[in-house]
Amino acid sequence: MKLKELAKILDLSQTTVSRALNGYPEVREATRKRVMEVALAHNYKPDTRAKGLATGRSMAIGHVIPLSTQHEMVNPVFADFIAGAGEIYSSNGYDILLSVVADVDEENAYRKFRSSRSVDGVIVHGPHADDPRIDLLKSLEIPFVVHGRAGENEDRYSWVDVNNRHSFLRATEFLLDLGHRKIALLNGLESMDFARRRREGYEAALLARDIKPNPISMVSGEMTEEQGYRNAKRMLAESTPPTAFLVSSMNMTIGVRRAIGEAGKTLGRDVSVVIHDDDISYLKNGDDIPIFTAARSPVRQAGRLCAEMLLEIIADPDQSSRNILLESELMVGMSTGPAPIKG
Amino acid sequence: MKLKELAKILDLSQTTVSRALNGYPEVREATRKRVMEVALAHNYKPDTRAKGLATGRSMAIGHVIPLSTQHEMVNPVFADFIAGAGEIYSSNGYDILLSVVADVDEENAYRKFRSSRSVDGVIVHGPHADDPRIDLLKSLEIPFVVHGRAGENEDRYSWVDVNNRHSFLRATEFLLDLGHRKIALLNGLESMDFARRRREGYEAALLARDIKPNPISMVSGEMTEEQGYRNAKRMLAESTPPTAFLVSSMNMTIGVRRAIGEAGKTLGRDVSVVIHDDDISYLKNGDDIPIFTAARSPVRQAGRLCAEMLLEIIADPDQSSRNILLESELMVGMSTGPAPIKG
DNA sequence: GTGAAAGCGCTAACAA
DNA sequence: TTGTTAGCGCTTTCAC
Repeated sequence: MKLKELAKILDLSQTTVSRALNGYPEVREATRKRVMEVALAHNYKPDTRAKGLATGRSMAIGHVIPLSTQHEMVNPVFADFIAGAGEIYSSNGYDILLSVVADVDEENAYRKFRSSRSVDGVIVHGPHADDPRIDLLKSLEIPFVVHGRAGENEDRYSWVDVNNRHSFLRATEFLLDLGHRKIALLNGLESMDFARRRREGYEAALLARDIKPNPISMVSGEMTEEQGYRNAKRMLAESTPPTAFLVSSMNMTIGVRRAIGEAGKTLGRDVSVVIHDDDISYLKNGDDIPIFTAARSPVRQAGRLCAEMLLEIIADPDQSSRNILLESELMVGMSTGPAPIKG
Repeated sequence: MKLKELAKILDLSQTTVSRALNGYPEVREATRKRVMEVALAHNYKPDTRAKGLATGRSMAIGHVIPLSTQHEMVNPVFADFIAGAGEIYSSNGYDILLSVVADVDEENAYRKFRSSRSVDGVIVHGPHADDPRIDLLKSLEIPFVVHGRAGENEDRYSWVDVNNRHSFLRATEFLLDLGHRKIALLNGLESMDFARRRREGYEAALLARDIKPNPISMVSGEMTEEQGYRNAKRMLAESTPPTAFLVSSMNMTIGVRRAIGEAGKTLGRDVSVVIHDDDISYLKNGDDIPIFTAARSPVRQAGRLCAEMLLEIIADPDQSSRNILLESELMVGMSTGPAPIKG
């Protein structure tokens, strides 16, 4: 069913039908009602391409997924972010255009978005310090919002971020309050903005209690199960092993728990693990069972907020940059039963 | 830069430039070379919408992500699948059009794909037995490939699936060979095709050794950490608790490991866990450390194969349905050290 | 309040 | 081998 046919059925011009469907005011209400009904009855949907060509808008938001040639790992928060953003997009008639590219080609993907006019805006994922994509997108004049921040120049662009520094500060304080003195940090790659902020929060909490951060207890790397396992195993084999782990991702935590399990017998006592990851959150319920509550996921919420912000920017590109800093929950998981060590 | 401008610069007609760029044979090589160079120099990329409108193809593949109103969980294999499929798409000039919808609206999403002509084909994720989407897509005449299978009518459509039955049969045999006699199965929802096949494999392996599957040791439900934790905890509290767990997803495994850890002291011995999930694979290296090798992920490979198959179907819609059955690796992870129980 | 016609940027008959 | 011309399905001036 195309507009022309619909117009013929209604014995109206294409123009009037189009106007009726798109909510233009100059259409008589009776006409509009009739048009709407017939359109619905025939399940008429305008051709996206034709509409885009005529309006200059594509009603799609671009997301670039860079596949690292190094480690072949997909950003684990991506699925949840998309779920949140997708809610907002779809209720506003937008689709998501995904471009999967080798990380070295990422800039090219944005250029292509621009020259092929296939998206109305983009979301930038996983920013590094001084991420070059920001200047690129500005020069291409593509509306964009960053999920996270890219270093200290925070006023130059719009972003939505979690307060990683504060979260890790609180998580570290939590463990300190339980009596832990040797707390290991298993962090993501420090080239990523969020990882640096997390470390700063961790260090600040230790320093506030006159504990000097120990490089041996701090690791920055790929957030995989393997890294979690290897590093936790190594740390637990030290002469004075950590009594608690602060871990930056769920994947790593799986490995950490394995290492703790294996070391459990020789260790002769329990070890605390605090996961601090954006993509899940725990809540204690009455049964003292941690519950996986994806609904409360900060990442999904970040996705929603990014999407809302981007659509507003697209509607009014001249507004100044905006930003949102989210506080995330503290997520606590014990490895082998409640294992706080007092004093 | 648009075709018209490019043609003017080159002092050629739009047609010739278009033909040169699209590899039509009737263009003189010298001309083509000249066109290519100038196009590159001006970073010319055709407008996707205009091209689509003229050719009738959108150069995009649709993926629908249903967000369950019930449990708000994103299909965990989705990210990896997209990574694999995306490789194929992008090297063939295709993009991914993502539509995030409430699960009850999923059929509508396909109808919209059709009537708005925004995709050239779709991939169906997470099929149920007798999934209604298959008949819908057939009636809409949208080319599609199913990731997984939808019950027994396997010749009616094209699919790529992992041999879930055989995988779980092997995994169960593996545990039986180690001497385990009480093996718990923590499975996904049985409305999902893959979960049913997995259970069948598990049961077949037990029955082959004259062990009657015990309903108390079998659970089918959401594949979340919470479910893994709850069910493992319950089972471990039984009078004769399982000595091994066969778990259907990574998320659940995290919960299972927690439960085993907590029960460890009272249990007084180790428990084996075998994860069998498509989205990860373990390989033992020299150090006897399981390695997370996303590169070898069956899901990513399935994504590639689905994409290849779909592009071939789009190119030649009249071919009969094809299918691929993948064998997946056996993935073994021990919970608290190597814990096989002999005899 | 409605319609005719031009045009968005491209491709593909048909001509030359 | 190249060019002319007519669409693809929609929106949007401009005229009525």
